[in-house]
Amino acid sequence: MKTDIPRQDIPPADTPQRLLVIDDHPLFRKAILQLVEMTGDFEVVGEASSGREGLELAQALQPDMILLDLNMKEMNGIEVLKVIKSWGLDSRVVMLTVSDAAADLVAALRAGADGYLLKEMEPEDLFAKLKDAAAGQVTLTQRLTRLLAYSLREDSKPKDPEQAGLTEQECRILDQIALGKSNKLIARELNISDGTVKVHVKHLLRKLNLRSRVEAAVWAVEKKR
Amino acid sequence: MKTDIPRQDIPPADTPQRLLVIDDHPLFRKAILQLVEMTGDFEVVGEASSGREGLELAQALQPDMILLDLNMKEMNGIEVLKVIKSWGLDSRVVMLTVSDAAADLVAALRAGADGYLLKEMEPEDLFAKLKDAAAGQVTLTQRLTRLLAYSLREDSKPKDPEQAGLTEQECRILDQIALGKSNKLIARELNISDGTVKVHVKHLLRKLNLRSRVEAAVWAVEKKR
DNA sequence: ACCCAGCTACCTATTAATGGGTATTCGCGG
DNA sequence: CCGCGAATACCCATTAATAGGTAGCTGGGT
Repeated sequence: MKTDIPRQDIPPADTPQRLLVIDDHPLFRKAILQLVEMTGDFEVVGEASSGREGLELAQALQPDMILLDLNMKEMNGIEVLKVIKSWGLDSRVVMLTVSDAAADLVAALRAGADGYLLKEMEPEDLFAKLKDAAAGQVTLTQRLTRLLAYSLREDSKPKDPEQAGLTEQECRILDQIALGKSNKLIARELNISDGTVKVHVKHLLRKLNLRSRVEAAVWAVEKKR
Repeated sequence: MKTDIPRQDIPPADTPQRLLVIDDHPLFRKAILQLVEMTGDFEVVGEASSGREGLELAQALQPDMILLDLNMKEMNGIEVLKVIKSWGLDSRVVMLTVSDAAADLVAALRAGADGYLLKEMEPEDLFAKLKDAAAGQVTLTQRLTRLLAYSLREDSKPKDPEQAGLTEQECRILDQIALGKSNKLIARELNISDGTVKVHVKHLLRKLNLRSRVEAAVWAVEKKR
């Protein structure tokens, strides 16, 4: 995990911030462009309509700041963020999205986002936050901060099976789910009724903070590397 | 993964094997009956002339072995086999068919068939194979075994998305499944209706030879290492 | 002796997922 | 121009899965 402290070494910018906008909605890019270039604080040096294109431009332009849409077809914003951060540029990346899902927020911050703003924000607020980000601060709205705190407190991301307090049987059933099996097949495998399997699945989903057996399967498969 | 060894725990039957014959050809049923009841090894406890009737009898009689014709009107033998296997009976099911198509053989074995024999076999061979099956062995003829090996080499287990002929959209949806998402979430993500997502899921499951989104998720996650 | 956690099984209700079908639109190649 | 595959969006029916409840039974601690 990255342990960077917030960058406060960046002065309030006497030269305009060179900005790259990555979003698959042309209209939104235009709106940002107009909003942001009103004052002399920002200069949009590039626009990309996809993650792939965005990555190319980011590398070519080395902008001071990147506005990145989370929800894009083909390539997820988080993936783009990870790639950019893996390059070690010192572009600041601000996620700009419609999603206020705690999971998305947490994922973005874990991946190294320097800000996470919602498209539904008032333009003035949005612009103010962008300037904060330009000044090197990590920017979140009040509401998102609350969401984040809650999410961290509730422990959003699953822990290890034992760490999560899974019982032996629940572990066995999780293993079976990670093999792609249905409740009926698991029941047969473990010599219990499928009703009982359902109970265990319900319990382990709750313990692991997951919402479906598919999530459980994905998590279990990825966990075991 | 289950590591069952072939059932050899079933003794060569001191009592006759209770047999159910499901085939829509009356003549063939009669032939089987005569062939099989000559010795004391088998007792035909039921005959069915359709899949539906076969299912009823299978449930009612819980026979030791079921001879199942693959090519039947109305209800395909594979379907019948799947239903029977989904019940978790421990009846052994031997497919008995004229089809030596690799696809049928593979489908039958994937669906849990305990044997796959051809009607064109010599009666003595057929009878011998049935006794093998009764003893808990999975029975295939030499030729079918070769066919199977070839078939497995050629396809059977899922290939790469492109290799399997997945379309772009199907690939995107598979990716989403591999993130643990539901059809509704995927629909929102890709800006299509959830009905459409279902169609794509159905198609990609078929193309990849998988039986549920959970299997698809597991496979996709493991594939990408 | 009692309580509690875990496992088992069943109940009801609702939603998600699967599998089949039809149909429309679009672009591509014969 | 026609056919075809892909994508879209519905229809239908059935099964699987989720979510809540009750409840018996067991084995270990207190």
